[in-house]
Amino acid sequence: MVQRLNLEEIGHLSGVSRSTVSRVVNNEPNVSAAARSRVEAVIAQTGYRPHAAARSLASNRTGVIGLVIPSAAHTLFDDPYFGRLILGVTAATNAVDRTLALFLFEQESDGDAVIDRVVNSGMVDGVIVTATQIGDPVVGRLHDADLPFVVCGRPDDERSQFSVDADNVGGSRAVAGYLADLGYQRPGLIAPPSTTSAGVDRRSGFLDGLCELGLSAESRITETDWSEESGRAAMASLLNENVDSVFVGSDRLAVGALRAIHEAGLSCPEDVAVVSFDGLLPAGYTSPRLTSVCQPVSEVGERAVHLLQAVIDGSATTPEQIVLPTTMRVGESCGATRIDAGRR
Amino acid sequence: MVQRLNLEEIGHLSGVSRSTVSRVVNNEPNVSAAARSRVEAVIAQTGYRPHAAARSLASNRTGVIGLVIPSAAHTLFDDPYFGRLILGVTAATNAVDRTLALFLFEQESDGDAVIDRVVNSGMVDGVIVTATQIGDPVVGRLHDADLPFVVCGRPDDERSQFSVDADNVGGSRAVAGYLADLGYQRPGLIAPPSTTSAGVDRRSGFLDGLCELGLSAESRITETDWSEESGRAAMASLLNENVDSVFVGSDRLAVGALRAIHEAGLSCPEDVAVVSFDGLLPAGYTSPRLTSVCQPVSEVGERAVHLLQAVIDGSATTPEQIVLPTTMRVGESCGATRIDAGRR
DNA sequence: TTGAAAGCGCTAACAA
DNA sequence: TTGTTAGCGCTTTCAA
Repeated sequence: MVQRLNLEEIGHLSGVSRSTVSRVVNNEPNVSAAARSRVEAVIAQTGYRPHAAARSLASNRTGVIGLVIPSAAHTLFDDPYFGRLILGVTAATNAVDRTLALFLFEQESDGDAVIDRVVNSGMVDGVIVTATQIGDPVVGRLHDADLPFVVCGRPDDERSQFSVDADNVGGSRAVAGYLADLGYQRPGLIAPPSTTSAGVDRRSGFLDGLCELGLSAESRITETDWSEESGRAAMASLLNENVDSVFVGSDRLAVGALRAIHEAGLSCPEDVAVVSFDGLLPAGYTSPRLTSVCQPVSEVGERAVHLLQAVIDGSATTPEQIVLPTTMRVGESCGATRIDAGRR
Repeated sequence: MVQRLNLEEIGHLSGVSRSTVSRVVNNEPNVSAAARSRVEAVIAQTGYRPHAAARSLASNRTGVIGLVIPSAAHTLFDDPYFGRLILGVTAATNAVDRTLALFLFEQESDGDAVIDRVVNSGMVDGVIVTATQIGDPVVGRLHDADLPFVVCGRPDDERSQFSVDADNVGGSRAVAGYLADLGYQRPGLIAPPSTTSAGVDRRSGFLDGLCELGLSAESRITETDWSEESGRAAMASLLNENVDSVFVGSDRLAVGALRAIHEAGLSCPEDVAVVSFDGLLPAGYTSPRLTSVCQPVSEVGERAVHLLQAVIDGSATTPEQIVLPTTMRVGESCGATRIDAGRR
């Protein structure tokens, strides 16, 4: 290894004390321009970098942000959601020169050990946790540990938790209006699990929207898990209910739903219109292309990092819920040739 | 926060010195059974955890393993490969109670800053780097930094680098034999980028295999990037060359290739047989289901962690290339009803 | 088998 | 504006 230098030695090389070098490194004021530039020159020459462990031992800050994804590892990369989230989070951590520690686990038991490591070793300054399950015990443990954290999703307790989420309710409500405008009379709903806040919000947003318009989905509601196969099965059963349109609560579910329509010898949108939630599939991935409520997943990740950073350095003190707007992207699956696709 | 205790205090509570507690925590011998059990009891009661930063400052080990994925962030989660790799790596790091730091970047410029952080801050004990591009400068920088690292993929320099990879050559050679056995005469090849070791190996394995059998792909070779759209375009052009079968160098490319066959009004496998490489798509994802060379991606990740750990603690000293066998999984896309699908 | 003590590289008072 | 100094919590000699 190239010889590690330390503050003392940099100080020596630039004719100042260790403290002054520390001040320069940390961009503190109260350093003369002359000293600063000499030190900076030496640092540039030597490629000096502060030792992370020493720094965090002394300052009690690590520069590391944790991303905790519980109980989702298996489904993790079948659904594009988590990948995008990670992308957003890494973009933001890179931008602020922080390091990302990734904590994934499937088993509840693994989770305990991992959370132990996260919480009690002082390894991270704070964590972002994806709360897929309502009432996830992991969130509770973070809360008890008094470690700064931000929830991605709708928080269980709005009075005590910081969070960033897409507007699942609003985006789904918009779908109701949209289908109504297109003249559909027998809308159906394929709803993601009501054990998740996204599932609950997408369902309630859509149903409330229908209700406000004097419509309803009545018996045309099926709840599923997140898999494509579930989407297929759900659509197959809805077809028996004579739906003319269906709001499908996620892209993956919609891929399955389209398949079911196909397999029934029907076609989309002629026989059944489909609108999905997510908007994460590559264009042209399905045929017909999906009309979707697009959620800004990587932006959720970025905002979560910034919010967490604010919590860590104390500039955010009162719990805050950030809800990011969704966009409607119109494909052919809904039976509209064209419509204003602006932000809702 | 629940009051952080330190070694001294644990020692006090159990009536021994800080040193003895340290020995217990680190599972060192030379501690009397009595002392050990008293200390362990106190630790269990208090939920004591060593402070990570202090520990690494003193011992020069961090317990953190880095996973570096360069220049791939944009494509990252469109291709299931990286997700699976991350899954394997996290499973293994969890199992050995290590923490994973994830370094993703797109821009070469970002990369420099990130690698700087990885290399010079003493934040990680070692890193796993996915070497997609042959001659990636990131690998060079790791090498120069004298930081323990393991390459996922075929290393540029076998004499100096540890690596774990799937048997791209062997798996692809097997495809040649397989197609020949099924009686195909005009095989084509859709080859991933020859700027990547996987691209090079899959191409050469397949072509060598054909050659050994007295066959060739002649002008029926198209090189692509990794996108579905490229696969579609490549297949469209190969159809003009009157191929009767095509080895497609990745699942995603194959999805595009199947679409091209469809769009040309032809069918698979009747008009053109397809065999792909990867085997990462969910069953039933394509129709017909793909016959694929399956690579054990998450196992690659796990092995990489174990190998890296060996490098870090000095038990692995001479560079070692681990090549994991692939498996052939037979679907309908190759025109075989059934064949022995055992390990090659 | 145990304890005392030095020191890892840094930050953060405090004094100058 | 600068330097001095005292730790941060741990590991690791060394001596007992």
